[in-house]
Amino acid sequence: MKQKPSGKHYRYSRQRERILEVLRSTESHPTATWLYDKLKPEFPRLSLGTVYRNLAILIDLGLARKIDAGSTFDRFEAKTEPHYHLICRKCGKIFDFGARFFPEIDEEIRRSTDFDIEGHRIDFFGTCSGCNRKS
Amino acid sequence: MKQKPSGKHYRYSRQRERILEVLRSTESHPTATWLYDKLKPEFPRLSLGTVYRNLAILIDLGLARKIDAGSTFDRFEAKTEPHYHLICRKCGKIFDFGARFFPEIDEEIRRSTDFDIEGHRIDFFGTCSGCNRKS
DNA sequence: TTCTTATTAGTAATCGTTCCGATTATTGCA
DNA sequence: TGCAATAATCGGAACGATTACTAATAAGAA
Repeated sequence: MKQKPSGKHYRYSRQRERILEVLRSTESHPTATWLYDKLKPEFPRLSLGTVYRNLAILIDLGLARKIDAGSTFDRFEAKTEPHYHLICRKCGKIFDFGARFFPEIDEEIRRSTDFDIEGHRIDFFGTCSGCNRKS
Repeated sequence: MKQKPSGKHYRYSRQRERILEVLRSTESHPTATWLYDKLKPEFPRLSLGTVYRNLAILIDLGLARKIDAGSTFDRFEAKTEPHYHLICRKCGKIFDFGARFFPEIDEEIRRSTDFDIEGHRIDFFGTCSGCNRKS
């Protein structure tokens, strides 16, 4: 497992390795509880605190990210390439969109503010194809 | 006070009127507690639940919006014109940016997905001028 | 004014997340 | 390979923001 960003060194842990693997294996942008449920059969004594602590470590290592999509709970993803999110207003599902990225809008904003812009995030809102089919 | 969006009708309340006025009078994207503290002297028996309930009503009426900026708590704003947010990574302050808006990116995304896009939100991350001056 | 019912105040409950102390596991070194 | 140091885990308690509930109050229609 790669070590870096904060400079901090972490010991290996089987739980953390598996949390990252499971997070990488899904497109569902899961919650901590979902990961916990998924791994509980494999680690019968797993604790929710362990999941949260390791997600924080993975984020610190630059291997995961926290997503806030207007819910009361946090969701996570292990996809680190730049991409946007499509958020369905009906079912709440989040879909990745990586086909296009607009670095030029940072430049556009820089011109009219003294705010030192490092990057941006875009969320698109609407209805997913699954929900559209139903109605 | 305007009544509409959900079709639901609401009675007048002095607390709600003042919550909206205070929310409109600030650029700070405040929390429910901040509004509560601000109005407590005026309504000594004000309850935090009242603030939350009225914010929900104002959102339903289309007069306010909830912002999620990665914090553990919700922040609110009464500015309804389309605009983006500049979020300072050092102090956490949120600044409005309304000078430019990019409706064309919705169109751009529509071309490559069957997701039915209604709109988008952009948050820019970086360092505000105040924090920059300090370092 | 009177009656109906939405809104409030006050407080308890909920829920996601974080923190803490005791135990277990990893890693550097003899 | 075994030992010591200490990071990570487990389990549960604590925390903090938000929501829910009930009795009292107040808007507003008749």
